[in-house]
Amino acid sequence: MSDVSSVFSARLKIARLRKGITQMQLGVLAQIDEYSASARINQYERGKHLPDFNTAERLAAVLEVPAAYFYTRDDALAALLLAWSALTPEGRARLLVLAETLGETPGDKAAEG
Amino acid sequence: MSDVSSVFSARLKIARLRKGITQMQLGVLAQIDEYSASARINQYERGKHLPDFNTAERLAAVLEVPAAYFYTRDDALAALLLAWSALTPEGRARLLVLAETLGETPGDKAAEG
DNA sequence: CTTAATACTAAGGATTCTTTAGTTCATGGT
DNA sequence: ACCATGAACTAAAGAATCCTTAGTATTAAG
Repeated sequence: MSDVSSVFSARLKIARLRKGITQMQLGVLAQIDEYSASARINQYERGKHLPDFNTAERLAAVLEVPAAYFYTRDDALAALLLAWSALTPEGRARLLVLAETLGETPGDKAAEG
Repeated sequence: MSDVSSVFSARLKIARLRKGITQMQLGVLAQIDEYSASARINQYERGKHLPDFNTAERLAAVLEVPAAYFYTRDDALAALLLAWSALTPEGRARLLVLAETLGETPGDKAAEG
């Protein structure tokens, strides 16, 4: 994971397996031509190639993760992105407020709670 | 912003201007050769080309945003990523717990607070 | 052992990016 | 107004990367 394109490949594989579909199924659902879907998804998961951003967004939509998840090296941030994608619009709004609140007066115990 | 590579370009420009540096300065700080730094950053900001992920990560480091920020179409999620990058490790840990808590029992008022 | 499904790969044509060598735009000085 | 400077921007060709094709492993079931 410390190397280059393995961030994308590792996240993609985790998300696909979580969804329980094959490489080919993922590719076809993401509107890749059926004759190249398998090869392309495999190349992405093996870190041989990276897709363009349009394709990444379609893969993300199929796998129900934010596209940004594929570009996140930090595991904690990746977990946050997965949590985000599971939230309702209301939950997202609340989380955003919380995030910005946590950032203010970072060490001021008196202002907390 | 609805179009293809304008997600990356718009986020990059916003982050650079927030930092108050020129296109050339950004490129040089991100270890791009000084003779091509200006042209490349301009091409990224105009949506003419996209950098590889290594370059994107160096740009993100200079601009103090998560690399994932450049790949986020949703403005609310982009704001969350900026807030995340401003948090301490402790703040990040707390936010992640909150995000996962918000996801459980989404509509159960009795279990809240 | 055969078959079928899935995963995986090499290689070349197709596409995209980087470099180079500039031009354009904006601002300030004289 | 004119010029100089810094910053933004661009075209084009060489360099790099990806997509398609065709096919080979691998695995599991019968």
